[in-house]
Amino acid sequence: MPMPQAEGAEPESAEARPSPLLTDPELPPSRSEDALSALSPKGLRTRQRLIDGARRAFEKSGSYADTRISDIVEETGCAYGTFYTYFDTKEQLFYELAVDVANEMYRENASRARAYGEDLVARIDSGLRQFLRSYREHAAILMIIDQAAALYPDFRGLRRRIRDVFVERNVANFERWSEDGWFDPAIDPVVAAHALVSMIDNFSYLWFVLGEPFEEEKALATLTRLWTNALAVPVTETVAD
Amino acid sequence: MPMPQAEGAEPESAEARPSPLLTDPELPPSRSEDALSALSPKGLRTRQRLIDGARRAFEKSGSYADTRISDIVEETGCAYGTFYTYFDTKEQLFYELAVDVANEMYRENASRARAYGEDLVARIDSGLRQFLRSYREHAAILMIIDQAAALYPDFRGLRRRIRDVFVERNVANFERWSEDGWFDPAIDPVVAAHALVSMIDNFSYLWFVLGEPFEEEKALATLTRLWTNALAVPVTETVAD
Amino acid sequence: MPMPQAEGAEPESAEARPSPLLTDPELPPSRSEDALSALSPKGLRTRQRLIDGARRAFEKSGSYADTRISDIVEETGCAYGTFYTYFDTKEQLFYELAVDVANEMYRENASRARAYGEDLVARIDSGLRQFLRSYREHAAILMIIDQAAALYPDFRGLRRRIRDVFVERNVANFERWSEDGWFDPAIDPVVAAHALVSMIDNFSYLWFVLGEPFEEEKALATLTRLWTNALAVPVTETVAD
Amino acid sequence: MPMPQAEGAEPESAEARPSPLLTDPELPPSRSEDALSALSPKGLRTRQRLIDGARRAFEKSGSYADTRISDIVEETGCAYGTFYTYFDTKEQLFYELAVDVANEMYRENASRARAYGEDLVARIDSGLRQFLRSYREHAAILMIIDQAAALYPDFRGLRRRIRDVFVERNVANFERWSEDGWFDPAIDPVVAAHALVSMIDNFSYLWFVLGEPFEEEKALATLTRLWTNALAVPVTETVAD
DNA sequence: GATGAATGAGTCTTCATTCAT
DNA sequence: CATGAATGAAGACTCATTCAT
Repeated sequence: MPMPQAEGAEPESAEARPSPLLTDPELPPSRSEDALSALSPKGLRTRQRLIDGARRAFEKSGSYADTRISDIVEETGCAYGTFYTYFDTKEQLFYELAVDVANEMYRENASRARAYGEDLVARIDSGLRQFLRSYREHAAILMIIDQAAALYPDFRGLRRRIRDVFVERNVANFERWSEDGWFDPAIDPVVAAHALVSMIDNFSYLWFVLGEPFEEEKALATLTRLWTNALAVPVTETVAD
Repeated sequence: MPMPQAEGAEPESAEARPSPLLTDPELPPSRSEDALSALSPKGLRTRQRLIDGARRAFEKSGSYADTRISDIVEETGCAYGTFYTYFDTKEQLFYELAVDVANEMYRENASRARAYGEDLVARIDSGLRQFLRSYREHAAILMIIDQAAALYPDFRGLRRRIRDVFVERNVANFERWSEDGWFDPAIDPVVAAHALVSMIDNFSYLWFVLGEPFEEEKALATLTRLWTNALAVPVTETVAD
Repeated sequence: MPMPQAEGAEPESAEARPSPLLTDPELPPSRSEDALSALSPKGLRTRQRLIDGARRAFEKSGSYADTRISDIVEETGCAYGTFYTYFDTKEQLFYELAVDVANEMYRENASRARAYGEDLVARIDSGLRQFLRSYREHAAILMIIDQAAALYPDFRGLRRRIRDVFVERNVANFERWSEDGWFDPAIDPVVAAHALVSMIDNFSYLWFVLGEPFEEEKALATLTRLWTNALAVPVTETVAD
Repeated sequence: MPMPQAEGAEPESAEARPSPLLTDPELPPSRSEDALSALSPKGLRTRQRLIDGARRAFEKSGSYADTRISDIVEETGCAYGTFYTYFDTKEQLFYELAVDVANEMYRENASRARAYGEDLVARIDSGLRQFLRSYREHAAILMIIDQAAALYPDFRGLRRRIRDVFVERNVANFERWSEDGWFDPAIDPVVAAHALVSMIDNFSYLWFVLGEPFEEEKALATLTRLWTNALAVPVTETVAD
């Protein structure tokens, strides 16, 4: 599952360049760009309606296996056969949907302009806040991506790559800090990035999927504190990017 | 998924008293003790063979949904109908299996003799080591418990209760430290316990299920450091229980 | 089971108005007209082929319980899944088949042109003849309707309603005769109608299903005589409708 | 289904001689007398307990097919295997039960002493009353015998033989009356006996199984009247056996 | 004799996918 | 392109009957 970055140093806007997730050459069942551009505008629209209908259908049922093609076409309002005009299998459709969701989370967590002058703690706090908001929004689909990851090896790659977007940002930051001598030398930046992403990711799962009740502000404050403590971030310091 | 405790002050051995997981009266689909004791010794043995066979079958297929009753009975070496002599559904059998696994992890992480005089960091380190060992051992089934939790709301309760065993130990420790004034007052003990359990739990998932490669000692050292940093544990101090 | 009427004064032809059996709003498991009209012509054709195939399959096996879905689709010449495109259960299909048969018998026994000027005895005789012919024709299915009625309370209502079509005609006649003073006052018209319908119905069962051998003309003559005697019909009288 | 006799001239008590139903050499799956007498007293008792338990189980479920061996042994309070110590198949057990019920009805309708001096109408009335009482008592099992008759040809023979007991008594009476010149020569005694038995049999079915509501005294009076009218019994006459 | 665990053939039912119109 | 009827492989579940103890 996707993950927060302590600092989202993203000079280019996410919209400006094609998302790395969708176009990754490793992703196997996704339609090639060629095949997509061969579709008429109407065809493209129908295709998108199917993806949107599928998202609603998956969210309703809460289960990859229990969402039938018939649920999807019913939700979309098109005929049974239309599904197979645009997708070869349920897996393929879900893959595209998952990539869409991954990109949405990516954008939600990356594209906002940072207020310069914020101190590191404030940024970490705002990054966590955004990630949790994002997770809550997409919890239903994220859960299903996890199901699919368990079911199909293909989805495990996607699952890891979704995480990695968030992990890598943190790794980049940690390494920069490391070079600057701010970073606890007993901590490996890559392991730490993974572990902290795990913390927030799984905490969100607990909160938004399993339904463990938490008080929002108390949870946020504690998570921020754990994160900054863990990294031994110099709390009083203000950083300019 | 289950989780490490920073300090497992368990005066009674876990073996001495029945695990609280199995006997929780809230667990819904589990056979009542009465129904179990109505079975003959041979019946009990066959029943256990089915649970064991199911575990192997689930581990082989790696998927809750894709493990068929026929796989289970084949692995067990009994007839199709025998399954239905002891269980009504795959869910019911799996529930018992999950409870078994939870109890095993509980014991593995509770029963080890503590070296008195160890300092806190050493204990946290050893707790994490044990948990990761335990997780690796049971990774295949833990993954499937997660799938089942995603699929069936009934299993979400079990999933949370498995975690809670580990969470509660940490909460108890944190609150004790808190009273003793060692604990960062900006950290809520319950949220922190959940968050740190999430960190290790999900990191284990990443490592042992998704297969992200980590170097063992580097990972362990970093996790311990993150954990102790996060809680602002007074590193140099040595604690006598 | 359906039954003869001593006198079927039916001014409108049975074909002119829809049979009351099919459209009875009380009939529970029957497809609503809406659902039917939602089907394409091809769909309706397949649906009817299934009903017809089911009739042959039921007639062959002679047993409701022993006629498998697979027998029905084999007889119909379609795939297993096609059955479930149109019906949820064997009961639902059978219900429609039973209603069809009931309507056929209704028509066979209602639509024949009455010879005006025939005397009452001749009419009773011709009514019985027609009913027995009809019963013999449908004996196999009628037997299975009885089985289904024994098996499922839902079918008992249908069973009674099929009878009632015949019973009610007789009740109407009996009450008219009663008003005219021709009728034995010791006889209750409703009980009598039911009893005489029972006589012919069950006699037909004995003859055509259980295979008790009877000589046709002797049986007919006796049944007519029993019927007219029972009601103390004034034999010599001629009635004009 | 069994049937009333207008007059039960049975000089010997039914208990005095073995019932003709049980010992009929045509009945195929019934245990031979030898096999029965080879059983110990305890064995015989267990066997009878199974038959009684089966009767309760069949009456509860109301269906031959839906009454499982497990229901029968549960109702009986014995082990699964015990059933097969005494019976080869469910069919065989039910056959014995059916024969038992048939004999009970036979006795209930035959063994009562007739009040001499009663007139014919009073006797017919009392015969019908007794039959309806009897049918009501055994309605549940009679219905299931019908189901079995539809399912297994073996049971059709039994079904007809049960009827025949009642039919034959009537035939005997009718022929006697015929010889005495009291009988309508247009009526065939055999057909008439079958038809009237059908009338009462099926009327009982309608009343007690399908649940058509009738007022007891009105129904009785009408049935008696139909029966006597049908045969043109000389109402005022008093007969001495 | 009694017991009840074990057996597995027989059916029902679902649903992803194909294909004729 | 769109349609939706047809397909049939896959899997769950039942229950009469057998058999070792």
